[in-house]
Order: sequence, then structure tokens, then C-alpha cells
Amino acid sequence: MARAIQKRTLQTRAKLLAAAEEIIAENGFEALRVEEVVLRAGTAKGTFFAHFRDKDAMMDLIIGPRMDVILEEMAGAPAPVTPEAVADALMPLAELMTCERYVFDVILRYSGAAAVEEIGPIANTFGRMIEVFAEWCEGGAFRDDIPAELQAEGIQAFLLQALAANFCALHNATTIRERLLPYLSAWLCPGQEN
Amino acid sequence: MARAIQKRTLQTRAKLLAAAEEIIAENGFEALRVEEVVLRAGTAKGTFFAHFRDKDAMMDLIIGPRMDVILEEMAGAPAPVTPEAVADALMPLAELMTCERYVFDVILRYSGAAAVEEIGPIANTFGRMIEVFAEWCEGGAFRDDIPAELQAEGIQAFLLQALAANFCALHNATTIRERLLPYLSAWLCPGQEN
DNA sequence: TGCTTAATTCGACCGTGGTCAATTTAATAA
DNA sequence: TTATTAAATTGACCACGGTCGAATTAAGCA
Repeated sequence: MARAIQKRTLQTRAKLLAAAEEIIAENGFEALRVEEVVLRAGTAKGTFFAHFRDKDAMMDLIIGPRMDVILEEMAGAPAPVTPEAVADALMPLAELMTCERYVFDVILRYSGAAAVEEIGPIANTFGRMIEVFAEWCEGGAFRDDIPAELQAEGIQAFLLQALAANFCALHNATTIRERLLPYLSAWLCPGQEN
Repeated sequence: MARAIQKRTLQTRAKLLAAAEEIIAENGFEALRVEEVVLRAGTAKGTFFAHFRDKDAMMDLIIGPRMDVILEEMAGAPAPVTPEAVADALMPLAELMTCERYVFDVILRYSGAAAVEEIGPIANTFGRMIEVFAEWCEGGAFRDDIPAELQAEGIQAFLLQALAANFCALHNATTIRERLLPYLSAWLCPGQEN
């Protein structure tokens, strides 16, 4: 029969996550070593992998919620009604997503669920992102020839395009916002003196 | 003073690449092990890393040219003049880019140059891709309120969006083409009964 | 309170990418 | 031809993510 989860289990998991957050606060995501996490948490290495499928799964669990916080702030604020305002509204999320190259890689890798069974925090955030963007588009401020959800998916695609270019040697002279705005204008307000 | 590159050097490099291609042909990209490459090439492990910065750099060198072959075929063919035709024209490239999850990951990682100094084959291909797409858009078949290059970048963004969704648990019921077409129609021909 | 068994933890071990000081090879100078 | 030296190659070694069977702990039952 299925037994209840032990309190110990939750404690161990919390200790591991706390240790990870500590390391990230000190040295960034990239610098996180499983070895170091278990050392600080006072557990064995095997315990780590009993709690998280792999290192990236833990990252998913740490990065996803951070994105959610920002996303829910966006959802709570008044909907932007111009491409410029959309770009502005996206900046906090953009900043988090590009805080490190490694973070952006993890986000990309987990943006679609890694496996069919399991939709992780980041994948969920990407779904939620579409909802939030779609709500902006429902308002009627932008084009009305296509569904709001399609518009939302376009915003997401262009956001990723602009963020990826940020890490590109050829294009990183311009800022993310500068790169993003032309896309958004052309996508959300086609034909309007772009 | 600078000495000429030895013939031996080129031979070794060729042997390593040949061994890698062989392994890929047999078992796919994901299965490639550096250990196995040097074994088949008859060299030491260190030699591999004297020729390629890391394993992924070699992948860049193998995947990039494969993409180029397809891209130049696209460039040689008549330009598509409808969103449907654009989607069709993109399919061969899409198939290569998604042949393996691992391949798509490498492509994404190298699509912007990994480092400022060095623009690799895949990054080059992404630049060339914009040129080819832009030429399609110059033709005047699509919207004319924005520059052809911006249109081209949009096509690239949507291609990547559609390919990424392909690996996503939530969306992989539909085909890449099905996912791509609505984006292209809305992007290239806004306002036309989408 | 002890017994049984599922859940949890442990840590030695492995696979694989990547490093580096030492060695070998070959291009040029003497 | 021989000496010199830069380039290429070698393989033992390291770092680090991840595995697995053994040991331990605690939940439910008699």
C-alpha cells in the first residue's frame, strides 16, 4: 500500500534546494556543482538523484518559479496597448532569462517538456506565458485578423529570437529591447507605418 | 616564425572527421563518443582536442555543412510566393534540424556564435538563411510595409518556434508544417483572411 | 512494544568530456 | 647532413554528472 511521504523526505529536499539557492546566490547558476550541493546539504550524492532526476531537473525547479513570479506581476499589471509597451513589459522576464547563457540554455531545453509524461515548471511557465500574452491581445489594441493565441505565440517566438540574438557574436551590440521592438510592431500592428 | 600546416595535420583531422561521420551514420549523432572517434581514427584522445575545441565544435563542423547543402538547394530553387509554398520549401531544412533532439540542441546553442571571436559553420548558416529568406521576400509576393530582412528574421523565428514545439510533449500531435503555416500566413500576408 | 516492509539514504563506483606536461615528428637554418 | 625548434601527438590524469546494490530509517500492523 502507498505510504505517506515522510517528513524527513521533505526536509532533505528542502535542504538540497536551500543549498542550491545559496550557491546560486554566491556564484551564479553555471557554477553549481552537485557535489557542492550535497556537501552543504549534508547528504550523500545518491540522495540528490533520488530527489531530482538530474541536475537540470533541479534547475528547472529553481528557474521556473522565478519566471513565474515575474510573469504573475506582468499578468497583474494593466495590459500594454502598444508594441513599445509590450516590449517594456517583457523586459523583466527577458532580463531573468538572459542573466546567464547557461540559464537561457536550460530554459530553451525545458521550454517544451523534456519528456511526454512530465511537464516541468519551465514548460508550465511557457504555457502560462501564452495565456498572459493572449489576454493582452484580447483587449483589441492590436490586429484582429488572427486569434489572440496566435498573436501570443508570435510574441513568444520573437522574444526568444531577440534573446538568442543577445548571445550572438554578430548582434549583441544592440539591446534586447531595440531588437525586439521592430518584430513586435510588424507582428502586432502590420501596415501601420513600420 | 609561422610554419606551414603539415600534411600530417590535415590527414589526422580528416581521419577524425571520417571516423565521426562513420559513427553518426551507424548510430546517430547522440551516440557519438570522443573515445570511439579516436579509437577508429587511430589517434590519442588529446589529438582530438588539439583539432577541435570540444565535442560540440566538431558537431558544429559536421552539422553546419549538412545544413548548407540543403540551404543552397533552397537558394537555387524558384522563390516561393505563398505562405504555403514557403512552408513547403522549409521542410527539408526542418527535417534535418529535428532529426534528433540532440542535433536541435546543438543547432540552437551554436545558432548565435558561441564566442565573439569565432563564428562557426552553424552560425554562418543562420546568417545565410536570412539572406535566402530575404531574397524570397524581395520578390514582392508578400507584405511590403517592412524590410525584406525583417520578414526573413521573422520566418527564422517562426521556424525555430515550430521546431521547438515539435519536441514539446503538449504539441507534438500536429506536424511541423501544420504548426508553421498559420505563423507564416499571419506574418507574411497580414490581413488576408487568416 | 516489537515485527515487517516500503521508503529513504548512502557512498563507492562508472562513463565520458576535457587537460596538460612530456614526447615525437618534421620544417628550417647552419 | 646535422642541429634547432616549432608544431603535432600522446596518454595518464582530472572533473563532474549520474548509477546501483547495500544499509538504514520509519510507518503501519499484530
